[in-house]
Amino acid sequence: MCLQNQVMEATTKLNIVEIILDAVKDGLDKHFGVAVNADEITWNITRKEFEGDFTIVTFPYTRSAKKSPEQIGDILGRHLQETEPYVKSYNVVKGFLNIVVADNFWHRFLMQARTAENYGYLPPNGEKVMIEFSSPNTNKPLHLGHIRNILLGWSSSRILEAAGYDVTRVQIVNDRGIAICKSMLAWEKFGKGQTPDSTGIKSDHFVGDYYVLFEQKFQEEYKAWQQSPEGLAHYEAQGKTAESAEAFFKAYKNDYFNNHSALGAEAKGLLLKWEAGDADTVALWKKMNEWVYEGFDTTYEQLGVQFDKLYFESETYLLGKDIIQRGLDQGVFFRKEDNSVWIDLEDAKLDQKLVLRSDGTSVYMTQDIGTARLRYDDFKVDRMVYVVADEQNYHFKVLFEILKRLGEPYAEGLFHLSYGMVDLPTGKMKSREGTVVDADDLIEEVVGEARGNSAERGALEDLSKEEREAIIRKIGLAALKFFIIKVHPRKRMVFDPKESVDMQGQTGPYIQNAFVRIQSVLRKAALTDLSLAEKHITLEGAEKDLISMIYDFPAQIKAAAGEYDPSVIANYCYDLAKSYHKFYHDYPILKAPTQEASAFRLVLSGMIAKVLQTGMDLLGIEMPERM
RNA sequence: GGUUCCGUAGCUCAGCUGGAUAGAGCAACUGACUUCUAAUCAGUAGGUCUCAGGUUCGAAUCCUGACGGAAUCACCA
Repeated sequence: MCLQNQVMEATTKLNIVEIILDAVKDGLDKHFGVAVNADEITWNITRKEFEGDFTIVTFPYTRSAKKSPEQIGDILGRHLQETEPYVKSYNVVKGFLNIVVADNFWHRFLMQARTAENYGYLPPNGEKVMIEFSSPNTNKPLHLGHIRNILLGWSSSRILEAAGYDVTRVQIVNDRGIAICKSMLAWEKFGKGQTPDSTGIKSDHFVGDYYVLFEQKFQEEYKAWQQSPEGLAHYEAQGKTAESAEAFFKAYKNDYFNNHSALGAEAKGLLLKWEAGDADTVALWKKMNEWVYEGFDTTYEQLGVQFDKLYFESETYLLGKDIIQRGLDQGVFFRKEDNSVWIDLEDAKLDQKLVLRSDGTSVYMTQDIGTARLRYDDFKVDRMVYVVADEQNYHFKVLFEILKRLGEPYAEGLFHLSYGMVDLPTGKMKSREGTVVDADDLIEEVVGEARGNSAERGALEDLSKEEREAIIRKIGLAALKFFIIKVHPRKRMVFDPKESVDMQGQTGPYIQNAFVRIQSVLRKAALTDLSLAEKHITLEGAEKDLISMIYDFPAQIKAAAGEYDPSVIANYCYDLAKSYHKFYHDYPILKAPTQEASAFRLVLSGMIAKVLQTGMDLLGIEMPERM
């Protein structure tokens, strides 16, 4: 309660934008007889090259007010100055009304904001949201693509919390199916009883190695078959028309796996045995999945993410059939002659979509419908966010439309946080070509780079090895995470490993460095009487600009949450750090002209550090005290 | 082919509810550490915002079309 009050104090009571917009609204009405809502008024934070804090655009009112933009600006400006004590002055440039807010407003705002706990956080809004992310297959370790997913999911979840939502983090673990059966089969055939412990290999990589081994053996088998009379006969019969043999056999791979391959038959046999609940198969499946989870847990811990609940596909893959039946009864779905069940979404510019096969078994969509319902039953959430790559855009459009037509209570709160694939400078990642960047390797690489840089700088030499390593880890991970999160989710991004370990310029460590500089100054100023800050009334432009940026923080959180876009926060933190670095360079803090100014700058710096820490925390990035 | 998304400096990206002279970082060059952590700061150079129309007082931003790239359009998951 106390917390909430403080948040309200800081974010609502001193709302200068609201004050200004209300006054502009009054002015328009009083002087021009123009009626507008305060929230339709176009305003901006004044650009650096002009004097002022906020800018009102007057062009939209020229017609109804029958005055020139300059005249409108002038009259409105005077109105504001006369009626609002916090408006100190104004100037009009080409129809842009630049408003200068009085220093005492900024001063008062800062003094109030610094006492708020979790400044920037919005009050609880009573809504529950579930966010699904990561959701890997259990046959191989996590890679760079998962990292983007995990970072987006985690940071979005933190931002939603900051925006007042009650957040539940989940993932659906794809723990069943043919993929894990391949790993199982390869281990059974070629593993000689080895284990992660006996080999010293990280356990998810251990399982992944057998998946790769399966693919190798399968390819060998396939190659041999292609040369065999049977394979050649198939090419003659089906493929020879236009394609080269190479193209034919590439396209024919799945067919071969399903209809001719001995290894394929064995893997499929395992899947059938698993589905039948065969005790040995299930035991093996459990053992290998446990290995994978153990490895995943380590990676998640490295990345600093947690989940509230895991859903396992092995427990959900049969769900949804009852809902399909209900939908049939409601007339949402229809049954074809062959007994398959469909939905017609053509009036929503989507196609017809199968939701139950003719043999009555379910498809991916069926399972997703059932899982959504299960989650709602579990948590009664108002919203569900799915962090899934953009290759599944169509799938989610269809899923959401179906859920809407079924009248599911959460259907209006569904959101697909779609993100673009991660490319390498050399092109797409391809597992077949071995260009997939492994998550654990990548983390080690950035941390290693941070270690090298740190050793060169030598600023941490008086610390114990453990303390030093903890800091280095924070720096390396900040570089990696920020590099990925700063890009808008929707966009495909190019991941250059060389740039991802950069620690200068627009990077995570650059922001950490701003924080570290502040901590250092604060340590040296431990004895300063900060209450003197109250008396530092006249502000430097740079000081005011920094306060203005602090002021903007809650709006940034709101925007990031509203758009499910963590890059908003990343870019905000960078801008704030950049402004602070410049301030730090240009103005002495400990040796400011007066004690009051010094105290004020310490308070200001402390508040900047707090906002940077809060903002970066929303991205899952930790701040070191030193670096 | 249909649908959706992307196209901004050599490279990686901001800006997109329409607003002032389109911004950062990297790379290149120049300068600033006896002074609060130089993982910093300042400066130089770098642009037909893919192209063509349209709407508007005003378009990188909205609309239409073209071009280039990506994804998707399975009784696969």
